[in-house]
Amino acid sequence: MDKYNPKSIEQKWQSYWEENKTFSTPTDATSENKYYILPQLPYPSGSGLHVGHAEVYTACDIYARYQRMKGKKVLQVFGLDSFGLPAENYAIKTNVHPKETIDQTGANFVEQVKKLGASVDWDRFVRSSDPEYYKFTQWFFLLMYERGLAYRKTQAVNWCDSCKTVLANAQVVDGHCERCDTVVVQKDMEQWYLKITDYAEKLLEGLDRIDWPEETKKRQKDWIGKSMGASIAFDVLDVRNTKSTKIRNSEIEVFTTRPDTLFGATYMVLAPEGQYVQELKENIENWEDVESYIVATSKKTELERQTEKEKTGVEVKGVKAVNPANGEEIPIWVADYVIATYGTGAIMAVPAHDERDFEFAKKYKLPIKQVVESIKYYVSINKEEIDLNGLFTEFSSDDIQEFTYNGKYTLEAYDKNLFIKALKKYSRLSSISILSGVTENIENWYKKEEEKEIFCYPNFGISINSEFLNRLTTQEAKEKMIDWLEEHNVGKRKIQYKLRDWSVSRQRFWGAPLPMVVNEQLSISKKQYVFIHGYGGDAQSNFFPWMKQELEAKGHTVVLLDLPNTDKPNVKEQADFLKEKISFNENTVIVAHSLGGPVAFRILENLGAPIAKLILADPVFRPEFNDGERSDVTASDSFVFDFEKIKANADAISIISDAKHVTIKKEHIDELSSIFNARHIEVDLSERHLMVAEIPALLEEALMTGVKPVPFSDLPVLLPEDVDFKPTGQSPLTYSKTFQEGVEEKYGNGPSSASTSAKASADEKATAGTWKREVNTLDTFMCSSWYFFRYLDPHNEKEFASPEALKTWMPVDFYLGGPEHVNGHLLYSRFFTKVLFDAGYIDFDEPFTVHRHQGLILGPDGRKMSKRWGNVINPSDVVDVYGADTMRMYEMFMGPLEDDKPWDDAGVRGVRRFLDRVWNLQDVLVKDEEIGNLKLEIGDLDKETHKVLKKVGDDLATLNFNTAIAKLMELTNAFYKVEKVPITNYILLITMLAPFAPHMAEELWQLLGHDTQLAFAEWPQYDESKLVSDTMTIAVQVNGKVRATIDIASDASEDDVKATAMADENVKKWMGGNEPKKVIYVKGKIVNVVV
RNA sequence: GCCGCCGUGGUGGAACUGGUAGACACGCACGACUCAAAAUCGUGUGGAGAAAUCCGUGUCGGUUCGAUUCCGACCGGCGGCACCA
Repeated sequence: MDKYNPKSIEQKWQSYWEENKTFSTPTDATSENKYYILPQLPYPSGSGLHVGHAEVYTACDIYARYQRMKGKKVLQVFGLDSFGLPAENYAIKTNVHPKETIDQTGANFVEQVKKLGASVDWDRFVRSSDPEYYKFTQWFFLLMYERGLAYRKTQAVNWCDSCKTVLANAQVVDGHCERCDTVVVQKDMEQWYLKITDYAEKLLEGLDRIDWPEETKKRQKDWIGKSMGASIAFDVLDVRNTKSTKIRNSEIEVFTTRPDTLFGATYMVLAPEGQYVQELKENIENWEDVESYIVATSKKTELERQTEKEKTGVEVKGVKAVNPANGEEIPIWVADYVIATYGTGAIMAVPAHDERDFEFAKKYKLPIKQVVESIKYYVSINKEEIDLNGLFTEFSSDDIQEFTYNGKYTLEAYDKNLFIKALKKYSRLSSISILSGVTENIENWYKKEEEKEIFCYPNFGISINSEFLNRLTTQEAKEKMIDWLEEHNVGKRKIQYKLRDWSVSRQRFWGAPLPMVVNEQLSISKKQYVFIHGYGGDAQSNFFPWMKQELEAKGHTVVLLDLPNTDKPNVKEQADFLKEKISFNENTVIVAHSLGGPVAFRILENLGAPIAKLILADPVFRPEFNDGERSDVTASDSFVFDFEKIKANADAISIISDAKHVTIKKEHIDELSSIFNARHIEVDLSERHLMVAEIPALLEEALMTGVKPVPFSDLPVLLPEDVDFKPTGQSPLTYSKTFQEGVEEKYGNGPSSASTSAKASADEKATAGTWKREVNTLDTFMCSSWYFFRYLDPHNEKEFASPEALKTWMPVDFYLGGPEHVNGHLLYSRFFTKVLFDAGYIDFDEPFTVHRHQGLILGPDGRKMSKRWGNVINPSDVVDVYGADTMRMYEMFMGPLEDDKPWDDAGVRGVRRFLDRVWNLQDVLVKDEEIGNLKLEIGDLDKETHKVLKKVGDDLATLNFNTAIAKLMELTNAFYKVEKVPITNYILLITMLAPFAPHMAEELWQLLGHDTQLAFAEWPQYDESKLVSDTMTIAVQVNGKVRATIDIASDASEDDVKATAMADENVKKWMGGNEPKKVIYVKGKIVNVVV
């Protein structure tokens, strides 16, 4: 027998696997027998694979190999997240093109993964920086855009001045850039966003249906940050003169989770950067003070605002707010403890019941009014079950009080320990549940009560000084107040989320180009908005007056006319009417509602030049239609349109179908009649979304002009080669000479320079009116949000993946990745999946059924591995010295997969020693027929083998690799205790070893004469009959302390066991001649004698 | 500050739904082999004690025949969020 030589064995099998494509994905997989194992997508860093990567690929591979042996059709693939900053930063330093860098580091990465013996289907390898891949990253962006989930907006963004790029909230760590640690500043910039906030509720709800670590789910929940409460409108008064007057159209809306405390709202605070301060500017007496405060605040970095604890603010003089509950006039302040981006950027301050408000009120001597009284502990109980004699003499009535609440006899106390003491002493009930940490769940309280337990309900409040809310619990008061607000039209129930929209544009080179063309001139120029109302409507109906006001406030012109014959509409007549009155030009945006849709189409059918945009709001496209109240109204028109002309005459066409969602379907506009079945959208007719006055999504859509998507047929928008990487804050693509070539011919000329607004600079004028490619690139998180779909069908040029592949393989059965991605990648992937689901591409809406995190592997010194500490372990070095099988097994043996654990070189040697021992057992193998008089020992070995087989199988299924390996070591040790080892047992050992140490196991398998692949051998079934033994060992306790163990027949009766136990000398001794009071027997485990 | 997780030998870690705490491995000690060392193999190894035995799962208390496991308070470590109204 040769010595165990991992190097040659591993090389041999790795080439064999590669040449024979051993692990190519089975073609006979079905949605029932498939198993999709997904290791996280790595960025191929220049320093190569680190031990953490190795942990992920090894764990996934072990699991994949195990599932294969269990008969599953396994999909295990590898790819690279190859777009991103490091390669670009390296390019800036060395002028090596990122593509070259990635080719090299990526190849190195793949090489290293192969050396670990990963059983991956390499034909499905993908890189996110390849055009074939990012074509679909761009497609996903277009999908988002089509569905009204992508928009462009100028707002303050997180800016890293070192990376010269915008960062998503998830990329900001402690106010610093995640990558380079520079302090993040806020900067106003025009950026593209994805409306992930629209999916807040769905993202929250789906968490209940997936098997993920609880804390991960919780972190996502917290990040989404759902709060339920109310929005409340406060009137604003101008009090500069002695007679206060209500400022017209000026209400301040606040969000609160505690509407029950409205009576305690004694002042109001506005965020310095919020909208309200600017709106009130005219009425503010001390504008100079206020303004200087605003300026001072804006100069602070995010970090400063976080660290400064002391609250500051300035009173806004000349205006007062009116508390709608009691009509009190309360002062208005500006303070930076209120943030502009959450809620409405304004709060009602209730200093008595909010710590921050309290602190602020104390500092500025503002009134504090208590409106909630805290009741510490309540118990509601049947009076008969408690013997009250003595209760009120032993405890003072200040400590414990009795009263009737909701018809129940109730005790109330402010001190919990005292309360429990009293309950115990005077209660006749044996069990007392004290529920803690639960607040305001009064239903629960009642429920428990019915179960006749004494139930203690801690810590809830009762409203006081609040008129109609008095004596109500907080929960009840909240409800009642919301009802009251809605009744009086001053507020309504509202759900607020912390989650913000995801900014996806980056001013960097090495990413997928954003597949849009933009016309900056058109986007900033003032527009002429033409509103077209529907059947039976007029200029005052629906959302029109509101939207007119909003648009005019922004300096646009709005044309809003009453159409002729609105009760007996003739589409052509109305279209001609409008064409005669209005000059439609490249700055026109048409917003058409209902039957206005066909009217707009008739207008567009013959125009000389295209308009900027057409927005169809819940359009109707058939002669006879039903609006829910009046039926079978006939609009006289053929409803046959020249769609080609219409499309040519509008640079963008959007359809908004309900109050929230905009669908942009210029490409598919001719499907309109079938899509909508020519009726109003099938919303619940009691809730006609588009009839409401305010539709923020519609306004947003109307304001977004000068952008249009690159059609799918033109994808991919290729990243140009001729760029300068120098970070200037401008996108590097700006400097490419080739990037904009042919764009104008393809996507058209915009408005002529005649319509150029006065604001445009000379530079802008020079390029005014042209459509250009968007020069920003997409956040790399967009690439990694869908890669698990691409693996299913990586060479498909038409679709991101075929429906058949999706149906067969998704969702992912097991996903392993780091906890650092919880509120980034993992959330985004779920978002993408849900959008695909809503768009009808897939029939599931959660991508990863089971998800786990690997723990961090620390350096031998217990610190995080880092060049700085010089404690970095390179997995390739370990593989070179000890072999991949040792590396794999050691990493799995270190501890639980999800725990952080330090590296230990001696531990690696221990694992190698184990493998050597397994290998060396070849010398003592004996064929079954030669066992002879070794029988007895072999019998025990056989039992041991099957016990281990069961345990290892269980552990593999539950990912407890460390204990599985421990068992394999135990079995090997057992083999060393006997003279000869039967081949059958040895084969079972190496079969169990196959997922962990595949090279060695495969080699031994072959050496033992097999001509099949162990990798595809069936996972052996343990022999149930060998698990039972004739005798069992029972521990015997006397008064809870182990005094003896007895061996007894496994089928002994309880009485036999007890008798034998008590007959034991030592047990007798400890019983001291006393009669047992009680003898407890737990079957097969323990006897406890109580004396 | 709020929320979550965790605390077991010299070390990494075992212990199923409360049932013989410390599996397995490292380290250490002793022994075998060797001229010697390494490697390998064997024995021992939670602490105290000569032993019987006692004490031991962060600390204190509780529930239980019995607690690493359940409950309460506290201490310590790690992670998340951070003026989110």
